[in-house]
Amino acid sequence: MSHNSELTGTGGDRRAPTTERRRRNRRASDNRAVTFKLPPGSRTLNQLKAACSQCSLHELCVANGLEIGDLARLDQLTQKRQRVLRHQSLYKAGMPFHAIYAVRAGFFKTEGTLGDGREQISGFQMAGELLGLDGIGEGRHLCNAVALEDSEVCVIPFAEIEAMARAIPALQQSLHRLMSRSTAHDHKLLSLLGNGTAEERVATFLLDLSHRLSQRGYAGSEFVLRMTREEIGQHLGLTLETVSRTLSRLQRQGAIRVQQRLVRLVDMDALVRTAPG
Amino acid sequence: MSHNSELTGTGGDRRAPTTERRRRNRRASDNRAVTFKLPPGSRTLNQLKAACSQCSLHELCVANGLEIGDLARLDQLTQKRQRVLRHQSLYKAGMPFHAIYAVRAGFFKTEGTLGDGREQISGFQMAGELLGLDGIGEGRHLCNAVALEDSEVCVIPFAEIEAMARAIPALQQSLHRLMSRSTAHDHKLLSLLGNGTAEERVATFLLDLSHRLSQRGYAGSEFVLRMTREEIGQHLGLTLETVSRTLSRLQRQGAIRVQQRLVRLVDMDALVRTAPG
DNA sequence: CACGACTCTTGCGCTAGATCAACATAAAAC
DNA sequence: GTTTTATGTTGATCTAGCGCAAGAGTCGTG
Repeated sequence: MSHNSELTGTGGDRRAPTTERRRRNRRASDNRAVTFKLPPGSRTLNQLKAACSQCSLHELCVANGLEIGDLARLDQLTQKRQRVLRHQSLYKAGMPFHAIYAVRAGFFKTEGTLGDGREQISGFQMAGELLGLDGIGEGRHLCNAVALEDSEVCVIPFAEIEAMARAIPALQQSLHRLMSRSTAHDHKLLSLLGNGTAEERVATFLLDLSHRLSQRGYAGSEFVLRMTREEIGQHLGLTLETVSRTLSRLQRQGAIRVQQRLVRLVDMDALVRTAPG
Repeated sequence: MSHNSELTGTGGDRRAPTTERRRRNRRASDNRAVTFKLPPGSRTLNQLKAACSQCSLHELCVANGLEIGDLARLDQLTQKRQRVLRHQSLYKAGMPFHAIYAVRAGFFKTEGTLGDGREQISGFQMAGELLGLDGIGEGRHLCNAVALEDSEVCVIPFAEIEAMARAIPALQQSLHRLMSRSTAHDHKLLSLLGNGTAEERVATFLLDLSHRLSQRGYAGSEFVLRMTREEIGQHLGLTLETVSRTLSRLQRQGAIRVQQRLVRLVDMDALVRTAPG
């Protein structure tokens, strides 16, 4: 079993991408994701019905802690799914905010642009994590959410989940907990960028990924990075060269084993000792 | 009129601190803030009654956008005030989370400690801003909130404001907006720490302070820093020496005028040009 | 299979900021 | 007032990480 979250076995819709599709992926413009319209009775539609109550992620998701009856109500909200192909944007900075998104499968990055070329990746989101919370405040998205691999999200219209949260205290609390945790995570990252050496940043990053993968039932000690060295750098405030050098150094020290995107955490304790906090 | 938010003229409770009190301020332990018990009918008690509906900050606070009737209900929640003297903690990392706090007067920093000596200041909070949101997720506070000057907060029991948010959609939305904005602010800071030079960081910091002070009706072009160079450094991921040098450099460039804690933004445009984004 | 486009690694010199240190200033304590 | 302690400035040196460049994999594509 692999940690791979590729959307295999999700039904007849899956097929080798056409040449034309691939080309569109490549282009920076015209990469807005499309909501799939599905014929009733199709195999995929049936899958859509596998909503929160059936979702294997629901312990990690907004649905966390809800009772059966409430789950059923939430299901009605989260029927809508959206596929986002690799390198496509789920949303972009400036677009009006209507919904938040729960990653069902795949992997995203959320990147903010800094006017000039420089970009900061505020985070990577994997299955069970929320996207789009930063759009609530201004009513429009403030960053781009880009899929790092073919992915699928639940579309959760924000006004509606707010309404439901008013009726279901457990949902309200779950929502607040998720928002707060995301803040806490940001603060840890802030601390890392403010104080940490390259080695500490990379070690912490690997441990964080490992931890989140474990929570989701994947191997925490061996996984494939879904992002490039450059993206890791944009996240950690380092250049891609420094990321590469640091990974090599950690390998030389015997803490990890790297081979391109594949990472094995050999000496977890050494990593933990390297990471601050 | 000065930007100074010192609690002058807030009633009979105000007096020169005794020697003993000062000593207690100094000690790192035993600096937990105390809720003042006030005799009924006292001048200060009357002031307590000036809740959200009367508060000059209510446009900036959780009360933002509420109708008269709802404001009255919110008032009942926010009766409780808490004084926090300079260098005291409103809460500390690890303490159980029960309430969020709205700064009524004064100035706070929220600092996370990194095990070893290193500390990161995730933000500075001024009147009208919220404190404690990061505690929701785990049910305990994750950082220390320390007053940089004698301050006062509204204590807002979180369970109760959640309950009220369920009844009052406008309050719910206001709360969500505030949480989201705080996330957005964190992401901007992240980007700054990840990509910015010392000059960009300091310039952005000054502009941010200026902007927030203006919103509150204070002069945005001349103000007194409530924090030390070291604290600015801990916030921006710089050493205190670099902060000092950078301020001097910005002064030499004619962008600002610094004299200890007093800062005047002379050439706003130059500052904006210096700041990224 | 071979081509081209990414992606990653590694070496080398450079620079922004850290570190160390000395001193200045200001406010608090006595 | 004087002393003490906290805070801020500036200089001199050092270094972690940056920027540039060259080369090696790796993968998608025809």
